[in-house]
Amino acid sequence: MLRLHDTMTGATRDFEPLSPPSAGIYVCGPTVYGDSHLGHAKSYVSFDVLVRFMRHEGYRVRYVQNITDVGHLSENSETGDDKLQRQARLERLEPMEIAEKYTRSYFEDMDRLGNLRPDISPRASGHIPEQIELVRALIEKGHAYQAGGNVYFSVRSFPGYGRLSGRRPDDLLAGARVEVQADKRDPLDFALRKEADAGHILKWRSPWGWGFPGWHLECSAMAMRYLGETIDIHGGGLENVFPHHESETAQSEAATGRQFARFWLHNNMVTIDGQKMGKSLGNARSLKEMFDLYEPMTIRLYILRSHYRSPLDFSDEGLSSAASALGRIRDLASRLGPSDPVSPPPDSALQFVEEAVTAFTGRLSDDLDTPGAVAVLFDYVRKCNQALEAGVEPGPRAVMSGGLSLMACEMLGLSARAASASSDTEPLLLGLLSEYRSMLRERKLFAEADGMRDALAAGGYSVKDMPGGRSLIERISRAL
RNA sequence: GGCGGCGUAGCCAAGUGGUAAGGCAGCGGAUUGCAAAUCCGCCAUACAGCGGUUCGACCCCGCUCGCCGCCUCCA
Repeated sequence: MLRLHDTMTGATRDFEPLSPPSAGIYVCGPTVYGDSHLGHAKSYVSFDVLVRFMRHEGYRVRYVQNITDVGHLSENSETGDDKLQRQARLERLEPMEIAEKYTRSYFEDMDRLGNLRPDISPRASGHIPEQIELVRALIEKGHAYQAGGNVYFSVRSFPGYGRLSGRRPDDLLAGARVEVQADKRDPLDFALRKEADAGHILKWRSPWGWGFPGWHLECSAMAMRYLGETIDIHGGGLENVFPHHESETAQSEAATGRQFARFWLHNNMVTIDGQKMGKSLGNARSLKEMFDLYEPMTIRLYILRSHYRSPLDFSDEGLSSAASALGRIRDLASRLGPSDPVSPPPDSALQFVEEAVTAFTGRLSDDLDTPGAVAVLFDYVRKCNQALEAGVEPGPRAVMSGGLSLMACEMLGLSARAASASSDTEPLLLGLLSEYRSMLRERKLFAEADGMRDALAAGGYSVKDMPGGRSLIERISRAL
């Protein structure tokens, strides 16, 4: 039984979808006005493993992750700086070109990290009618009001406001740093849609004039459009609990009268060398930068070695450690060779394969304890190596390989293979070099063989002499 | 000021009311022409500190200290 920590109740509870075996997941996607960074990686890798695991457990998952391509104003901004529009000015492109460019960049990075594509990646700009409809419904029910061209959600009209983030509306005023918009009836009210001024490019026609939707609205509209009024799991970053998710759930439930999300999952933040990573702090590391230093799978494993609800600090030491650990998995994969599905005969010496898988899924069931699961995986790696040392037949070896593939590849999403060849002819050339080295060693021309190994190492290739006289030459991708 | 989280070996990081998974690094050994990989052994009387509950707590409660997040756009 999968158990998940729900922010709304603060408890870790058994997960039960509204209508099993279907399960709907909505995860807040990126605002596409820049390259993705480490924070995106942590968040989306975590939810990717959740989706993979749920599918393995037999759920029919529909994974929806929005693309925010509507440049929301910050709520009370006087400057009218729309993130997309500002970036468009900088790059001398149309705002929609910016959105397209960084949407592609985002998917490219996520693909490299091994994340499965969401089943639906709805664009906010493509769901303006749904958002307008939601605003209209909220006005009708008395939860929203028009003020000129703006429409605000009336926080006091919804008694549940504050439950998700554990805040009381009365407390919010005390420490609030926000300036109060003059046309709000209550300082706590938030915008459902805003009137666009003349300079605003991204705007749409609505019953209240030309404007654009409020920040929280798109998620409500798209989540309900594709997953129904009650969704099973809503995920996102911890920093979005308030005000984004608080407002999102309030406006959704106010509109439908139903529970919006059965489980709220929030992943913790990324720090770099102990410091908060933030765009405003200037220490945000883009994934494209990181991929030059560490291969994507190293970053993926590093992320999975910590829990999604714990903060994750990126450091060179940690990433190097993950690179070594990944190598251990890969070395085993190449020792084991092709795989068969996991089904060792009972009472066989391969009992440990199923035991490992059981322990592994047990860890993931416990609120996605990926560090625990990774620990099980490495226990398994050692056991496989022990078996290999003792000598195993191809059949059992394929079963062990199947176990590795199930845990490491299918569920954790780590691709077992090293970096792909840099050219079509590389494998051929490496094969020839390997034969050549074997021949040199056979003739005891060690100086020549070692010189060859040194030269290859300098060029970024590892040479391992396998039992039986063969040599394995592989390209190493690692830190510069 | 309000709300929340965290503090486990050199580094990273799980975990259970009954005496500490795993990874990396390190050390010793096996194997190897030498390596690499792999295997074996070693590596926290200790889980921030101080009290309390308990037969017994790292895990429950209280306090203290330290770090961090949110309350403003951010995964």
